[in-house]
Amino acid sequence: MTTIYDIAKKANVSPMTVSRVINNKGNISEKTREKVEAVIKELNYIPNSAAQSLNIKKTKLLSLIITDITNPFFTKVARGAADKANQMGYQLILCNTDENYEKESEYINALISKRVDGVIIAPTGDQSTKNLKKLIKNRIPFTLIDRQIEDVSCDRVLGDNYEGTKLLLQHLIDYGHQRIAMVHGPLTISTSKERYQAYIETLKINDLKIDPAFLVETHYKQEKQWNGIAHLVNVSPADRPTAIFAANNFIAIKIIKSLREKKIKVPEDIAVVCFDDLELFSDFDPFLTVSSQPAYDFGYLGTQLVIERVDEVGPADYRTINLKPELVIRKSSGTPIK
Amino acid sequence: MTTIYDIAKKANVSPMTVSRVINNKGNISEKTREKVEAVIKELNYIPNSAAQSLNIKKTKLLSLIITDITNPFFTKVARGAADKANQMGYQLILCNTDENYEKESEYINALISKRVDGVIIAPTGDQSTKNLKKLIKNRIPFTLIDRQIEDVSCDRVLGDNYEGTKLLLQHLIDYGHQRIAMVHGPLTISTSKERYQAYIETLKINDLKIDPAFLVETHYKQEKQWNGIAHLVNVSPADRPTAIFAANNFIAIKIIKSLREKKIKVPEDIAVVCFDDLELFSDFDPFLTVSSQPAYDFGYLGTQLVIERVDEVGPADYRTINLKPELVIRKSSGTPIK
DNA sequence: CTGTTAGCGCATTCAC
DNA sequence: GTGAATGCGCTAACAG
Repeated sequence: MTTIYDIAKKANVSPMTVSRVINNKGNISEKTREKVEAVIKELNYIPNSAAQSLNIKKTKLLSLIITDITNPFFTKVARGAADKANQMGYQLILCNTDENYEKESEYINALISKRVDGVIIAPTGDQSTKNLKKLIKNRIPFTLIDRQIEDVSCDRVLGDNYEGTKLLLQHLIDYGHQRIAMVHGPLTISTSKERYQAYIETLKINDLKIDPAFLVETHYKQEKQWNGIAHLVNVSPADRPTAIFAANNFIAIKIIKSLREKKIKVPEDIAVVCFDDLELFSDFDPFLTVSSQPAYDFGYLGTQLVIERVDEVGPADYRTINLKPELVIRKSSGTPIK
Repeated sequence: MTTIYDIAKKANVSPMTVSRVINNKGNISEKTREKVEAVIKELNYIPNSAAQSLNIKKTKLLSLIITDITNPFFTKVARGAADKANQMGYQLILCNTDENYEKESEYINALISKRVDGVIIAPTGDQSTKNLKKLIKNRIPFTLIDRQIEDVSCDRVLGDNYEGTKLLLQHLIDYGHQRIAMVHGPLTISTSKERYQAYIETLKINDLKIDPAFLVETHYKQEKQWNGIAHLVNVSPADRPTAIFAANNFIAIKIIKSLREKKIKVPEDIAVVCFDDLELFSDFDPFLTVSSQPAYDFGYLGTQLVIERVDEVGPADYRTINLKPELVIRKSSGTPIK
């Protein structure tokens, strides 16, 4: 491996001079700069960033911690983060936690060891506070995206789960639905919790009764077999909900599959709506009615905010950016009842 | 930041001893090990991997270079790579090239500077040879995935584009289609080229005439507006193809959108088939007839192969793993004609 | 404008 | 079983 010493020797200068031209620092005569640059090109020299990092204490490494890149929402988040990172000269380490706190902890340790400059994280849940504190202790700035964790000093890019839920439910109610079930994720995740609370609230405001049997909990993961809504539909049609609100797109898919297997038609027999779009899909078959979030921006802005912290150019006070959801009405919510 | 010196001082041992317990190397008495470990835990010490890398010349960093994580095929590839990397104790740097050679080159330079231990790459095209040579010169092992580049010393995980194409076309021909158009990507990309050649061959074998007007070239990227098949459909129905073979899933989506806008029904008016599945989608609406590839395995196996090179446990000869496509017949190819 | 000295945090190679 | 010296490749702080 060639080093600045090799370059220095061949260019008849000191290693320091080489370092200076590499980093464009200090004053160097045009002549020596050209000479050094020629040798660098000739020897295909590329600086060892481990050695650089050891000195300057910056790695130009960022990490994106999400639960699953395979979830279309996070796929877009990742694209946004990767774009901003690239644009700013950073490399992005991808971490999938699978909603698993232990995995998240392992990643956090590895990232601290790597001395990444910053982290963009959608935490696995409320327990993550511990991991975030660890980042703070190690002076690694991070921005929280999508999922809220209270009482942590950091920037945030969050959605509006109340608004998104209300939009969806009000739409169903306006269509005449009175029996609306909800399938939500674990209440240790802020998005689940907020959507859950918004559901309760919206139903109350509309004087609809809240039936505990219509609230089913599942998780935010993909799986082949799922029978979460069995008790919702294995009853006489009159006792079934007329609409189901899925707390995210994965859940919606599971629900629609379940319904199809039981020969229940969407939206004719039961309407289905959900949080987060499946853009690629909706693009060629506008089917699902959703509260769509600007997923790309979560990643892009989240990354921008950390980089500002890394560069210490951000404002003293931590910021929270709120990204608005948009109601997209398509086929799955059917038509007004009666 | 705490270092081995801090640990050493507090534990009353030499820095070297600390290093030894961290790396589980050499002989250490149980007593001192415990003592050191206690201090490490107490001070929340985590080794600086930049310093480690500088010595051992390994970074435990891998990189996945793909064209676009947003393409469902690559999303799965990324998941496979991330899983294997995590499982083996590596971190994964994600790079999106957007089919752009310059971007790819920049990434390659950055990764060499970072001294990543290995790279898993789906190259942008034939020009990428230069970038791959650069990796070789820097002794960074890599495995080529999905896209073939000739005459480069490396492991490969490739699909079978001939087989996948034939499966799809034979299926259409068996259904009675004689006028089959193909929309393919740039012929500088091996997958495009192979699918293109397989198209020509399969048509010939079946004594079907090859109409140049039925061969349209586009690229492998997403876009909002696209009018690539205008000349295919803006003619009298009798002159139109009865089926279209899309060289990948992005293209298929663009085609189906185009057709829908022109009120042409799939598959009633024109059948559409493509390479690569859209699993999430197909899962709840089995619509597209495809040649499905085990995307996850491209990433998983690709990563496994590089790690074997990094660890120098692979066989002397470079390997090529061929992953078989599977024909999945769904609605978009319609029913037998007449 | 350029070179010298020192040290980043750790592991390797020898001693003991 | 443990420690001391040395260097990985580079840059910061100085000197000239």
